[in-house]
Amino acid sequence: MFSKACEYGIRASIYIGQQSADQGRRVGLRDIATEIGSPEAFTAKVLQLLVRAGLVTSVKGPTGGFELTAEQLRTVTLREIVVAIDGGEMLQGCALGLRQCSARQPCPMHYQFLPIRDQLNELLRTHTIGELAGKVHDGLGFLKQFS
Amino acid sequence: MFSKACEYGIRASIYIGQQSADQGRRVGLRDIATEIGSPEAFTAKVLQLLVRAGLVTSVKGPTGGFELTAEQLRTVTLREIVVAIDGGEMLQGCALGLRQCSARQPCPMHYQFLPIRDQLNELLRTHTIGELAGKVHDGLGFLKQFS
DNA sequence: TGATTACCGGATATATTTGTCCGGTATTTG
DNA sequence: CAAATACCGGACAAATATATCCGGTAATCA
Ligand code: FES
Ligand code: FES
Repeated sequence: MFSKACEYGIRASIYIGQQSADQGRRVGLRDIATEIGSPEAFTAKVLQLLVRAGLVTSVKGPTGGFELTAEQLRTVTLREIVVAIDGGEMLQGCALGLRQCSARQPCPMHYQFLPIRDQLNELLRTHTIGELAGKVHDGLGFLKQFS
Repeated sequence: MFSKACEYGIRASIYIGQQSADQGRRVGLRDIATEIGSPEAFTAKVLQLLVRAGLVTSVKGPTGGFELTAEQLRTVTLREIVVAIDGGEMLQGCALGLRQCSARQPCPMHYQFLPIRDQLNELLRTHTIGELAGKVHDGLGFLKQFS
């Protein structure tokens, strides 16, 4: 569904958000990678994308790390994360790969596929990182499996 | 959403199905690639997968080519095509990439994501190649854009 | 039977995604 | 200021997806 980069980006953002909301605490790269079960260096690349897009805040030096401001917790949506990493392709593209998804020359799946794609867009648009972080905080959601 | 291989596979199957239903006519690789706008050799690889999976029929030699039998037209679903090419990953996997999508240790998106994934599964499961080929035949769907 | 046709299958090439390494820079602390 | 910390950024490496090439094989037809 999403790329690995995007999966890591979302999980990392939620973890950072949870720690920021919970303790007002910054978290370092090593901590993040451990807690979400992702490769450290690759996760760094993804986070740099999000920082440059203004979706996550980073601070250098001792006591530094990543955090989400109160405003970021409240306003940053899943959609913004996905677009920053994977681009808008999957959120607008044709299911069968036609260059342009449109009712002008629709593929045979177009009218069946559209409502599903729209629901996915809606899902991403209406869920903030802060909201998802809350679920993790309440033990209703996990960012890693232990088994 | 789907891989390129899968997109080509679906479009090719529908085109083959349309020609089989319409004219009882076999179609060659070159014809297929031209009509759906895909790279010829790569499309061949994908079709070989589908033939081996029994979803498409091929005949060698002069007057040979690819076709869909009446039974294949009636029974082969999009889901079978997708599974044969991309595997079941996307149809069962976790949106955030957790190793196992399950209510035991769900990711924070699990309960919102599940109904959408289920609808996608249902869409693929309930549409046959013959049905989609009919739309193309009736000019209600296209497998390539001319612009 | 010989020649032609067209799918088959393996090897190879290219592009993209995923993952790693390492020195640079900004920041804190003593 | 000096040393330690931790993100930044570019180069590099590996894995996978996409795409091509070419000889082999089966089938048709004259
Ligand atoms: S044209 Fe294919 S999904 Fe819209
Ligand atoms: S656990 Fe993530 S979608 Fe089910």
